[in-house]
Amino acid sequence: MSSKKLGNSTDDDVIKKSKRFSLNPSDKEDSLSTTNISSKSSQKDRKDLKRSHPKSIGTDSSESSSSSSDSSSEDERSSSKKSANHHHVPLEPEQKRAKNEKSNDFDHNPHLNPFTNRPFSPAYYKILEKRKVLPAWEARQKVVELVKQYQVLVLQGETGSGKTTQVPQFLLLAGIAKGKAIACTQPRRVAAMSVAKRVSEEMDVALGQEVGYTIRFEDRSGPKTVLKYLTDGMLLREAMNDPMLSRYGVIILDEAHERTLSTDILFGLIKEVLPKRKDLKIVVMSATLNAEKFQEYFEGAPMIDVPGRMYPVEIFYTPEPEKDYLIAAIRTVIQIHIVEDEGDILLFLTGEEEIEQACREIRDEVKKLGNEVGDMLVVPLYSSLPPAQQQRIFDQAPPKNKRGVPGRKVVVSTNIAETSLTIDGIVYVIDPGFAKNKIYNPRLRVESLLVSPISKASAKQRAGRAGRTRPGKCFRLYPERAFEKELKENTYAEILRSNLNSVVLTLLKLGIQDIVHFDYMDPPAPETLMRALEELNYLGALTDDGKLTQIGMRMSEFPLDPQMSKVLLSAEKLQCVNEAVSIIATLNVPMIFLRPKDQQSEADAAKSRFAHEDGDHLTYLNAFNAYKLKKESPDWCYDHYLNSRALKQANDVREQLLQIMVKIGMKIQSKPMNDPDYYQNIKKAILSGYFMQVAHLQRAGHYLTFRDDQVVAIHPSSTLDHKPEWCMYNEFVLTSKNYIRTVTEIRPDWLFEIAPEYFDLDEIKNSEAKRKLERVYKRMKESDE
DNA sequence: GAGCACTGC
Repeated sequence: MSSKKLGNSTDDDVIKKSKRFSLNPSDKEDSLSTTNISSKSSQKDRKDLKRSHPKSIGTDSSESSSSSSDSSSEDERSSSKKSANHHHVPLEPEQKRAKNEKSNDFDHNPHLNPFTNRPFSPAYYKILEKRKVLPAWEARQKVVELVKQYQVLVLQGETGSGKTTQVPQFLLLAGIAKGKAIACTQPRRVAAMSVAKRVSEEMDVALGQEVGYTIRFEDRSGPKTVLKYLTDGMLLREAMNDPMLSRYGVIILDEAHERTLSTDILFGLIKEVLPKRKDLKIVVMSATLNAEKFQEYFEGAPMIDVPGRMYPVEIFYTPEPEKDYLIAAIRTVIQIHIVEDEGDILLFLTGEEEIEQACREIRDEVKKLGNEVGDMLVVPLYSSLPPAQQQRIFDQAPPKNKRGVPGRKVVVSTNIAETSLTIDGIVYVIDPGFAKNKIYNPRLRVESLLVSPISKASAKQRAGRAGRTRPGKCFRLYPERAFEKELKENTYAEILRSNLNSVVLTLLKLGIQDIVHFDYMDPPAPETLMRALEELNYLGALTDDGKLTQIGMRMSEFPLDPQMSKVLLSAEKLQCVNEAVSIIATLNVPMIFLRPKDQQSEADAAKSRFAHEDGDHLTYLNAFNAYKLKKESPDWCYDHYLNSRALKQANDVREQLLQIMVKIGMKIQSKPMNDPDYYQNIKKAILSGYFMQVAHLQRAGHYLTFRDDQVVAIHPSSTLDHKPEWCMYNEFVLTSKNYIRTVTEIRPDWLFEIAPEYFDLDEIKNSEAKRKLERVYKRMKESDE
């Protein structure tokens, strides 16, 4: 039985070896051989190793068998958790479970599909056999019992447990939702789509009928839908119109350990809803990493543990820290290629540039080795890569070369391969221990990306990528003591690393009054919340005592940053709705202008044909309008160095925004292009959202951001051909320098017209910009008289 | 005169 090979391993169970390997090529013999591996023998590890005993999964699927379950490992599992939380409920031994199987067996009529009242198709039975060998299947009775008994259940189970597809079905067939629907949230669109499709097949129903999904721009669900997969952001949107989540009887928050902004808000919202909706059941599903935290948060929630199904992964560390992880990583790729058996390699790096450089160097190194070694296919992977090139990660490794040495594929990837994309056939993972992470500086109100060490959870996730199809190896390019002592347990939740303007607006719209004392699973810094309240107040979304205004209510309808929503609202009065919505749409998609490295000057020339002298926002508008005029032609885009995928996406966003505007009763109106105020009004509309992002040109020749006094330069990608004295910007980017990106000229007198409270001269400390504004203000008053 | 981890509404 093939499944005998499988170990029930958790992320903790990846076989930990403290065998050191050196990155010095001269002693490769010693370095990568797997002999003399000393396994750690700490208390915890022994426990883990015991738990990871391969257990025959195949026999477990037959209902009566209990012989295969290793009672000592069951004991171990329950005792290891008992100390952490007495609410933990271990899986009962098989025999006990079999007795009460009948009492609430939902599978009582095995030949008739309860949803369609038609006999099941042959395909159904075929899939059913596969479902029965999933680790989650074993837990179905227990899951149903616990959900009946408790309002919240925490379920931990890793990759391969089948929890995402099976648990919702168990609850559905057990009738727990009591006529209401079951929602299962996913952090990613593709997951919601593909899981829904799979489950509809498993249930022998048509996708979009009883089982469906809802993601942005695509709703495949209907009145008959009783099980719906949706993105967490989508459920949050639904909650804004229905804060009691009244259409659902069960809500399953899947991949909760990822702690996205949306799931974190949903946690808090659900915790408030639970006492008011005694009939509502919640299942929080997480990888093992921090499930206990959810248990603590939902006081009294029991936890159930579903084993995953992964092959063991051996972990190797370097004896000493590496000075240059890029060089070390490339050397490790080459060593694996020379020394190790067949099997593809996944190398984690931090960003596009680094990845492209590594790919080049790996190819060069392999070329130098000649046909002593097998051929190598080196493939980069990062999100901004066009889909066709992303597909190359699924190409087969090259065949044996002339000397009969097998080829190998190396994927050099960002974090995208950690969770979002799964590549089968990976046997070796190289983990330098770094990733780019978003951080937020509330004082400067700037989000930026910083290369920083990953967390233990992340390192374990990366290692797991080597054990999907057979036993694998993970090479960590740092010492074991660094893993133990220096890496944080988990990556900080996104809510702790983000600008919270949108979050605060959402919470208020959900009816949560006290933003500061809201029950966050991880409370954000008070300064970040204060900043958000302050900015929303300046935007007119909040009253001085923090209540949502009419403007704020309307702003919350848009799936946009509050500043952008404000632009759209102002555009109505300024009669430039069509233009504003096009600009906002293009700012919400990946860069619409392409700039391939080998054709930079051609690309720049193409871009300059769309340039507007007043600034980048209007350049975007020109490009978008031209795209529409050319009937959205991808060929035309290609010829003009435009990203047709991004423009198509912008068009979709634009349509969605227009729909919302119509829904909230806005008039979709624009002045004709020849109106003297045409461009001025567009710029004023943008400024009404972005007056807090204004920079002033100093006499010394550089720009200072207004109020924050940061020295900034206009980003070289700007199409502005002069340095306007006053400008607004869409983005502050911290890279080699402080740059402001997407910049448009403004007139200083507009500041008083559009945001008099923010530009109250009595409140502003003395500066060159203030003195300028004082003069402008004086002149305005004089001309008024 | 240059660089963008990754999701999501």
